[in-house]
Amino acid sequence: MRPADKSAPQPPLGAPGYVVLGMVRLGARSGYEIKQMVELSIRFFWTISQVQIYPSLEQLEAAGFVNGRSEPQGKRPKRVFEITPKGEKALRQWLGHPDPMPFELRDLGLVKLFFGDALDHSEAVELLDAVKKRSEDRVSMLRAIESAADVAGTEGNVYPLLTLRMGIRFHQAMIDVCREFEQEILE
Amino acid sequence: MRPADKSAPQPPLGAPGYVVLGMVRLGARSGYEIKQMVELSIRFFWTISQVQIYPSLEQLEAAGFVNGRSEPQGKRPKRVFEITPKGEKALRQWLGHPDPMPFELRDLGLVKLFFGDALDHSEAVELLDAVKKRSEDRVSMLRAIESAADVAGTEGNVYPLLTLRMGIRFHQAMIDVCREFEQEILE
DNA sequence: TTCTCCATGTAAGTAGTTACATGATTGG
DNA sequence: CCAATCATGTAACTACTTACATGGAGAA
Repeated sequence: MRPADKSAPQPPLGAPGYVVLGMVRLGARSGYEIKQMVELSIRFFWTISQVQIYPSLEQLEAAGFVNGRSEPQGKRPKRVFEITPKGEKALRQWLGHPDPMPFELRDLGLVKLFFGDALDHSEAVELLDAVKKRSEDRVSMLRAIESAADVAGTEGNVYPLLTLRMGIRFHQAMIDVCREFEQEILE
Repeated sequence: MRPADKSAPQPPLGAPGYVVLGMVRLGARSGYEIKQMVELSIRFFWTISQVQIYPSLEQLEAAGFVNGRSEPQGKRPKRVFEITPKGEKALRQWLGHPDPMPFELRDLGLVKLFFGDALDHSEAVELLDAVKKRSEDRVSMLRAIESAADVAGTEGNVYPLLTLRMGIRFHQAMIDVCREFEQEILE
């Protein structure tokens, strides 16, 4: 019979945990702020629901990767966190580890396009336009964020800019392919 | 007390159901063939596990969207399906409906890149390379499929080619951005 | 005869979501 | 005082996955 000591089998931190850790490192202090920062920065390629954040924070604290303290605003409860050196190290290790980085795209728009031959010409073009427009909207939205300069409100961080650019180019590519195809089928 | 008549509250067909329906339309006859066709065609932006396919087929049959019959190979059981006119219509309707087409990307590679500033220079570049390489692999894989010509083994369908091209351009864009960024940080 | 492919199915589990609940603070 | 925002939490559910089970057919 094993004693339930304090270094008990901590479930290994999953991806959501590291995402939360990374956001704390970038200056998001509370669960609420983390959620906001995710929405403003990585939501293009990663989402996290409010519900997952708080347990992750607890787990991170138990592992010693973040320090938390209560900082109630009047009677409203609030816990604020900061990353520890141990946490920094764990984050770097995770980032450095070449474990599989699955690229998962799940897009009904492309699925519908794939089946586009089932439609007659005009309807198919409408569908194509819808997909194109969606990307156009995304591009302008991302460009707006880009203009808003300091992406995550953090100084000295250049990589967020990289991923932002990817989002833009990404959807720009989709727009381009749509346009080209539209040209082609106009014969 | 409602009688359980044959037009009983059929659960509305979800996305997986329509994907299966579309694949049947393109000539995939059995559950097994559907799975294969998905892997060869849309797996870049949609996945479906074997487990979901068979129930979907039953649902489609109950709705009258496909006709199924048993066609055992020797003693090995096998059900083959073909789409009905009603099914064709339902598919077209779904394709035409401008219901939301969520574009969901879930990519740990980009997440890690986003946090890249936590790493020191050389490690960050390694990460960047890893992401780049991943896309390069994808591109060459997709180009191979492209060469293999008739994408889904179907004649007269041009849209599968469109989505294939998207995949290529898509990852090409990622490669480009990686390269550009690598240049930039070499100062 | 052994391996790979064809073909379907069941059972259990995980990851994630939505919906709901609560209430305090801030700004107009 | 009313709305929007800040802040956390709980409970129930859905979608999807992995692992396992079975076995015939065809090829080497």
